[in-house]
Amino acid sequence: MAIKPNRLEGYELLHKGALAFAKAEAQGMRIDSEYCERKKKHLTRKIERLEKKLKETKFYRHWQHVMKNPNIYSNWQLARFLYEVKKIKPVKLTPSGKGATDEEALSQIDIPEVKIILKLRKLKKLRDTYLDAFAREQVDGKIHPFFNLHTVRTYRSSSDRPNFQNIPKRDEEAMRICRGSILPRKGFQLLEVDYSGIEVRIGECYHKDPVMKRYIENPESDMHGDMAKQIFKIENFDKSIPEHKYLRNAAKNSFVFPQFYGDYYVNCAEGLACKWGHLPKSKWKKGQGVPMPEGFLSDHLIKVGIKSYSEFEEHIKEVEYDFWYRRFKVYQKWKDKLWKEYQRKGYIDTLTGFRIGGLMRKNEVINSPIQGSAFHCLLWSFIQLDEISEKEGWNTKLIGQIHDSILFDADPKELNYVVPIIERVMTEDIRKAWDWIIVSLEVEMDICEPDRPWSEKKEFLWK
DNA sequence: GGAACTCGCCAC
DNA sequence: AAACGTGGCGAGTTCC
Repeated sequence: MAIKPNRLEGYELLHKGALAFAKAEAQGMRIDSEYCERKKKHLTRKIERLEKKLKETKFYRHWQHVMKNPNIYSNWQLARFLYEVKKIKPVKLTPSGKGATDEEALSQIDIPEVKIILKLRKLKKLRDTYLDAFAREQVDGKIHPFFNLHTVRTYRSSSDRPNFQNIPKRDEEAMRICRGSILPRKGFQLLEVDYSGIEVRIGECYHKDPVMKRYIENPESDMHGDMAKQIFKIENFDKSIPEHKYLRNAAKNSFVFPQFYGDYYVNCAEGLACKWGHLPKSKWKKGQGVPMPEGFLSDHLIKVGIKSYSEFEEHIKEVEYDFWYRRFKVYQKWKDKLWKEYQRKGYIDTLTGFRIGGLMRKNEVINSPIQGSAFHCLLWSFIQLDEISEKEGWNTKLIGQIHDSILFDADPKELNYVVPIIERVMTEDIRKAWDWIIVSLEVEMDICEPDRPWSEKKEFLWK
């Protein structure tokens, strides 16, 4: 049967969504203002110490000598100084063709002062982008981040003033500093509920690839493990071995996800070998790269017949071909079909009732419906839970959302009651409302102790 | 003196 | 043939 999205439904989803988000915005989230100020002062002291240290160096005196208004935070000056004055060869260029000064480029320059600049950037980012914004935006000890539904081409959401959707998480130190300032109401606790792998699952509703369906539904299967096995040619792959687990992560982050976003083997090979494998872009010698259960990555790859970077890149080219034309060939056919359809009609329709038009590249065409509809699952659940909480008079409130997760300011006394409802709405009710969802849905929960900040969230095993 | 731009970097 | 999707925001620079 042909897909017949109901665009009135899409229209209503945004209307109801805007109202539910407005209520969360009004509710707001508590900020530990004293903590913010303390951390800001602490960061400022650290920044001043490092600036002083930098300014006492020969490196800086040279910089001062050649620049009119020397400013260590000017990337324009930094690029001129490193790449023109000191004649260092830039390892990478910006989109406009100038020598890049991002972390990846600078970390390859072996000058201690450059390391100080990188450290300073990180500290300033935390202070000026996050803590300052929280302090600036807070009203009576609460911030009220906005959640927008009208700004994103794919009909996802965005957030601003302050942006609640990009608060540090992966860097442990940055996470603790920034998320440490976000609190529940007094006596309450923060509860975060995430859809697991929602984009992959909603992707399945579009392309209906049977191999992908098995990966989604069979808990024994492991796509990232299978790809690690193939990419690094590991016969007896076992993700309980730490070195194998590391390479599985490499496969996931430098091959599988980028491939789904439309990247290609040249970039993937570089990420896998250099960034994750710590191998050089040349012929490999014994004892190079990250450790393996026996020896090092280069030892292993040489043994299985990949003796240099160029041979590895060629291998990844074959893995990519296999990935799309054998493993996920139905997915590949869908991509081609959608691209042709867009070229013919000038727009695409999504399963949640939206028409996306305008000039798009192939990767945008393929990503838009999946990204948008995956978010709409979250939006639908957000609306339902807001309605139920209102009708039943919950003290537990919805206070924010990050594309595939909802943040609750939860009443400890209500947890036993609301948690099963949250799970039911997000995984069962939604499938009754939208029968085009042909895969199972799952949620994961994290929770903080009462009165504890967001930085302390722990896995919540409620069942 | 503000708008618009580039660059870098945080999230999903 | 070409080659990573979606945002917000701060700082510096350039344009008008």
